[in-house]
Order: sequence, then C-alpha cells, then structure tokens
Amino acid sequence: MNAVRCNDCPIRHRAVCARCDDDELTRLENMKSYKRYDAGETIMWRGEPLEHVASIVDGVASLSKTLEDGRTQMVGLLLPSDFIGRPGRKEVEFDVVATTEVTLCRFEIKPFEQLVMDTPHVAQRLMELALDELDAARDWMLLLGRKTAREKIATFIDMLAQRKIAGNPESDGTLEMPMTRDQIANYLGLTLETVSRQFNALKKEGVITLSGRKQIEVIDLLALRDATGDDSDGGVLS
Amino acid sequence: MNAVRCNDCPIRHRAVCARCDDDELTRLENMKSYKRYDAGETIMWRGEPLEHVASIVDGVASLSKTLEDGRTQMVGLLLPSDFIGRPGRKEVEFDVVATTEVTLCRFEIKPFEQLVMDTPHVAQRLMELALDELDAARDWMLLLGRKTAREKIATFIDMLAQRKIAGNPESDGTLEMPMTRDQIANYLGLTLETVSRQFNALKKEGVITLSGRKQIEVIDLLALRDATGDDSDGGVLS
DNA sequence: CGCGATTTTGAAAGATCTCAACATCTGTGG
DNA sequence: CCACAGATGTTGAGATCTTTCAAAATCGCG
Repeated sequence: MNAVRCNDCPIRHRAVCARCDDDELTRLENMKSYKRYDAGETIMWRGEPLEHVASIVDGVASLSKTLEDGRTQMVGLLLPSDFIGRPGRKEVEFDVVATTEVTLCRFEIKPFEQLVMDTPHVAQRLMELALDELDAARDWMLLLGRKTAREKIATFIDMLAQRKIAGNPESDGTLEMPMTRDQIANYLGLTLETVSRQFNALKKEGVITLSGRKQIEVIDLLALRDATGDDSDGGVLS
Repeated sequence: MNAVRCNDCPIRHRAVCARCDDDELTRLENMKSYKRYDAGETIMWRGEPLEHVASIVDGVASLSKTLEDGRTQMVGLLLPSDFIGRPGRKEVEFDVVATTEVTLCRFEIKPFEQLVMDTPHVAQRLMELALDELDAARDWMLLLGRKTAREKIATFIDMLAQRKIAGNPESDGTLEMPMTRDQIANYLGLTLETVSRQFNALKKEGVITLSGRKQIEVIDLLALRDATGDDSDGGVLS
C-alpha cells in the first residue's frame, strides 16, 4: 500500500531523502513501505532488534527511557520528517511510542544501510538530522537541569507556538497540544499535577487561555517568552 | 609545534581520523596544529564564529549552556578522542571550557570541510561520534529529569569507575575526579552544597571513601550501582 | 605557616511531589 | 440525542527533597 509516490510526499524536501536525485529516489521508492500506528501504540520497544528504520510522514512520536522503578523521561520528540533508527546500531535504545496517530515510511535496515554506503546524499542528510537532534537534546538538558516548573511549561508552549508560526505564517495564537498532561510531564521532567498547576497559573495571569483539553491560546507572547528564562533575544530580530 | 606524528598519536584509533588510510592521514597531518589550554580556560565562547574544529588529544573539556540569570548547565563532557565543532555550523552553540589542562589537535574549518566532502572515512567516523554523543546526551536527560540527587551522584561516580576500568583493567577502585564540586553540580543539575552532602552521605554509609579533594575510592561497587537507580543488568552478563 | 579557594555543615525557606478527592471531558451505547 | 462511564484533568494539604544563606572547616599552594 504505497499510496504516495516520493515526489508527492509531504516530507520530500526535509526527510532523509531530501537531497536525493531521481535515481536514488527510485531506489528508495522500491524499498519503502508505509505503516500506520494508533495514538498510544508502541512503535518499537527498547532492546528490540532493529529491523527497520523509518521517516515520520505524519503525526508525533516520542522516544523515552525508563528507570528501574518506572520513572520515565522522554528524550526526544519526533515530528514529520524526523528519522527513527540508526545505521550501525543493532538495537533500539529506547521505547518509541506514537503520541498521536502516526504514519511511517519504513525501510528495511539491510538495504537501507547499503544505500547509505553508496550515496553520500543520504549519509550527509542523516548526519544533519543527527546533529539537529543533538542540538535539541542539549537545549533540553538545560531545561531539565536548570529550569523551574514555570519556565519549563512556558518553554514548552513557546516551542509549540514557534512551530505553528513556522509551519503556517498566518497564526492567530491558537495551538493544539499534541499530548496529554501526563505525556507533557514526562517530557518536561515534572509530575502531571505540577504541569496542570503551572498551566492554570499562566491562565490566571492572563498569559494564555485554555479551552477543551488540548487547545491553548497565547494571549501575551512577550510575557510567555519572559517566563521561559531564556535569553530574550532568541533570534527574533527584524 | 606539531610534536606528534599522527601514527604515534594516542587517539589515532578512536578520533575522527580513526578510519583514515595513509593518504588521508597525510592530508590531515598537513592541516593540523596543536594547542594547549590551562584548566579553567575557555576554548570557545558561545556565539563565536567557528574557525576551527578539533579533536581532544588529552584532558577533559566541557560544553555548557547558560540561562539569562546565570544558571548554567553542562550539556556535554569531552574526553580524549572526542570532537569539537561541526562541519556545516557557522557558530559555536555553547561555551567550551577546559576542565583540566587540555591539548587539542585543531583543523581549520574550511579545508576540513573539504576533506569531509572528499573522504567517506572521515564523514562516517564523524557520524559515529555524533551518534555516540546523542546517546550520551539522552542518558543524561534521563538523569537530569528523573534522578534524585543521590542517584545523580552515584551515577557520576559509577561513570568514572567504568571509564577507569575500561582504560586500565587492573584497577583498585581509586578514582580521581576531574572536576570541582561546583563543576560537578553544573554537570548534574544540582547545587554544590547538595553535591557535597551526597558525597558525604555515601561516605558515611561506607560505599566510598574520600581523601584529599579529588580522590575517591569505591568500597562497595554493588551498593553504588544500586544507588544509581538504573536497571541492575547494565551489560554485566556472562 | 598563612592565605585564598574550596568544601563541609547547619538551619530555614521554598519548590515540587505525593496522596487523595473531586471535576470535567469525550465518546459509546441506549 | 442524552446519559453514563472511564479517562483525563484540577485542586488541596501535607510531606519531602533540594536550595538558599550563612558560617566554619579544610585543603593546598606559595
């Protein structure tokens, strides 16, 4: 069921195949298969042998690690065009879970690794994606290690806002959160109660409004930015 | 002052040049230069244009990020053979500071980038190093987000112990900490007082002994492992 | 030996978590 | 179309952990 041809793919220009020429694309086209997962479904378990690598075509997935006693921490959030799995790794290092409904474009690992050996375009793009993830992970480390609960929540909302703006310039400040309070807590290194309290504190102060379970509207973006604790000049110069 | 020839280099087999053949090595040999930094010296400042990339030949360096009000968090620890800087990036994303005395093997970024384009061996190794850093960053996220102060300290000591054992099999459990309490605190997302208290708590329990400022001896490795909060089977089978 | 830097220790404040009850949402079946 | 049930989210109060502020002790270098 390869409904979508690579040239029509929504992530054609950002995924691991971004730089591929027509020949390379044909080769990928022949080895790919789509697979859909429901929200909440586990895509890969930690320790499982790695049989496929994949690009996220649609939806949001998370990577998480768990301590002996069950405490868990998300260590990555995968959005469309992000890549799952590493050539050269035999096992999955963490649980990969579909946060929303997710569609993957999968490749069997053997032929994909061969492709990476053959085509610098793919290897290069894979490198860029890995470095982007590393940057994101490091920002996250600062958040996890040093930010207060309030700053964590503000940063999280700000991140959603920026992504929304980037994707679709005419934004009215309304956002949809792709996660439950519990998932947000696991993302931010908090408990779900604290997440709830901080959301409602920002609401009480008039920085945001909440409606339904997943709708947020940003009322005062400056106040929100201020609450993140980050340097104020986050690249927003004219 | 290129005292050391690549073939005699202590990190020859692990650094970015690990897979290079003789021709490639000659090319690197011609573009490299060594530079030494004192403990505490800043190697690169955040936001600085990236003019060199480098391998750590000797010593320990750290990457850190800082919040508006001065709170700082280390986001990486660089040991010999680790690589500083990314082809494709224009700026340094964080402060790089020499934790101990450090010797770098530096390459100017332009010719190095050209080399990466030309030689899959270097690109491939760079990719592996980046993925290793990503794994380390993710383990650190779990620590920062979910571990208690006690678990953080135990994990830190265990990490030192494992590195010591890996480097030098006949180990007697005596370790030298490469950092001050303050630096350890910045690494673990704690305050220096909490670091001190947790070290002394482990000492009081007979898990470790402390002598001088930087000497630790691990008395009860099992108890230490137990205190890390990690899965007990950390790859120590057979 | 003495001084500055680092580390330890104490006490109190503050933040987040835990446990528990209650409220609200969503979608399913009558 | 409504009512209901389970899942999700909110709120409260107290416990716990870590930080903060302050002072004293120790280390190691000159």
